[in-house]
Amino acid sequence: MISEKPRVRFAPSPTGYLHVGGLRTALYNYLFAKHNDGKFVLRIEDTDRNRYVEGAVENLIESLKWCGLEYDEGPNIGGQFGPYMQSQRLDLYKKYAADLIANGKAYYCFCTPERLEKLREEQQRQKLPQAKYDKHCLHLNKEEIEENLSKGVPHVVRLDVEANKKIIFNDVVRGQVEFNSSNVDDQVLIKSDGYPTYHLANVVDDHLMKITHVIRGEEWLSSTPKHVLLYDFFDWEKPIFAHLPLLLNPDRSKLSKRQGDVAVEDYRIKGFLKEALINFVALLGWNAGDDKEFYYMNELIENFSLERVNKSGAVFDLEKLNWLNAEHLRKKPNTDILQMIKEEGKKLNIDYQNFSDDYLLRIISVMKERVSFVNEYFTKSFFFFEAPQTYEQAAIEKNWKSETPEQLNKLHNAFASLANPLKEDYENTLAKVAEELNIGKGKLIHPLRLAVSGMSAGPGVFDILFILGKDETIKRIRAAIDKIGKS
RNA sequence: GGCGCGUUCGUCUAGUGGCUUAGGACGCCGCCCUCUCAAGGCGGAGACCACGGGUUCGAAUCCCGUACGCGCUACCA
Repeated sequence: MISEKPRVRFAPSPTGYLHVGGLRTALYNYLFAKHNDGKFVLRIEDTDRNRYVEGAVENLIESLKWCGLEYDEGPNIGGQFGPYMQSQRLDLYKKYAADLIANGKAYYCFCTPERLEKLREEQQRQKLPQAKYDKHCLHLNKEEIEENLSKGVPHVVRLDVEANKKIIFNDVVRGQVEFNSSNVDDQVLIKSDGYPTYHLANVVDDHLMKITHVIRGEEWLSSTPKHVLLYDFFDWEKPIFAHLPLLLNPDRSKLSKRQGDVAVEDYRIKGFLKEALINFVALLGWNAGDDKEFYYMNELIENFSLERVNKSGAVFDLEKLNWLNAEHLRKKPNTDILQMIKEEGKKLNIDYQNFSDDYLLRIISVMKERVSFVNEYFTKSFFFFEAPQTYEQAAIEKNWKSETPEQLNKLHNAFASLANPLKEDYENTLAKVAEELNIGKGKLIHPLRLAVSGMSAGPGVFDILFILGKDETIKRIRAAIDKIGKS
C-alpha cells in the first residue's frame, strides 16, 4: 500500500453539465494524482434512472477535456478496472449485496413507500430526534422472506446498522471525525429497481478499482460513516478520505444556478480562458502557503498537496476571475492571440478576412494591455475594423473647439504630403504643425484621436495612425471635419 | 429538530503559542508616468482574527461553551 502509486477518481453523476464545484473536485483529484505520479480515474455514477439526462456524459467529458483534465482510465478510453459506467456494473453490486445478506450485515426490506411515509410522519409527530427506518423487515423469518421473494414482492436491500457504536475516521482536511451509529439510518443499498444506491456502488467500485484516496465534496462527509461500515463489513482496507469545502454564492449559500453561471460551459462561452478558470478554481480552497496567485497547470501540479486544502467554504468571486483572465490573456504569445481573434471574429460575424495577419498582429501589440477578454479586441477597438460612424459626445464637448476644424485641416494636409509615414513621422509632423499654429500638441492630439477612432480612450494616437495607414487616416480626418462641425 | 462541519479586511487567503502595531491578492480611492485609456510604480481606506470564558509569563493560533452559517437527515447523487 505504501509503495503503491495513488489512484484517485472523479465520480460525477451525469445530470447535464460540469458544475464549477465539480470542476474543482476533479481538478484537486487530478492535481493530487499528477503530483504523486498516480492515476486519475473518471467513473460515471449513473445509478439513478430518474435523473438520466441525454448527452450528459458526453458533455461532462468534453468539459473536462476542454479544461485539460485528461483521465487515465474511464469511459471511452477504458482501463483494467472497467467498465467505468456504474449502470454497466449492476451484477457486481448485486453479488456484494448478497454477500452482505449472507453474512447478516444487510437484509431484504419489503416495506412499501406508503408505510415508510407513514412511519416518517409518525416519528415526526413524536418529535423523535431523527426519522429512521424501524428495522421492521429485519425481524421477518426465513419463510416469510422466501415467500415474498418468490412472489416477486418489490423489495430493497438495507444495511443493518447496529446502534450505539462509535464510528471514527480520519479526514485529511478535517482531522478526526466521529459519529455515533445511532444516528446512521439503515441505508438502502439496492433499490427496488435493482440499481444500487451511491453508498454501495461507490464503496464497491472504489475497492475494486483500487482507489487509494477519496477526494470529494463536503456534502459527503455525513454519509461517510455508512461507507466506513461497509468497508468494515466487507473487511476491505479503507481509502484515505479528504472532504473538500463547498463553493458558495455571494450570499454564502451553496453555489447554485439561481445566482449566476455554474456550468464550466457557461464560462467557456463567455470567453474565459481555461487557464484562468483552472487557476482561479484551484485557489478556491487551496494555496501553497506563499503569495503566489498566478499559476499554470504544471505549477499547480508541482505545488499541490491535500494537506494545504482549507476547511471553510469559498465564495466564487467573479471579479478575481476577470482579473486572472486578463493576466493569462496578456501572457499569451501574440500569435496565439491572433488565432483566438480569428475565431472570435467568426463568432461575432466580423469579416476579418479583409485584414491581414500582419494588421491584426499590430492591433494585438497595441491593445494587449487594454483588454481582459478576447472579444474586447473588437468591442474596445472597433475603429481598427471600421471607420467611426459617430463620435463620443463628451469628448466633442471637451476637445472640439470652434478653431479645431481649421487646425485639423492643416494637419490633414501635412499628413497627406507624407510618403510612407511611420509612427515617428506622424508624431514629428504633428509637432511641426502645432508649432506653426503656435498651439500645444494636445490641441491637435485629442481632436485627432476623436476623428480617427470616434473615442477618447485607446492606444497611443500615433500607433493608431500607423496601423490605419495614411490613406485611411486622412480620410477619417476629412470625414470628422465634415461631420462633427455640422452636428 | 437531530447529527456533522465551519467562522481572519467586501471577496480569496497568509498565519500551526512570542518574528504581528495581523501579511498578500482582487475590488475601491489617491498620486506618479502620460496625447487618452490601460498596463506599470507608489500610497491609502478596509479585519477589535464571530462572541464569552479558560490554559499560559504570552493566544488569531490550545481547551470549553454560545451564536451564526453551511451540509446531511431519500428506494438523489
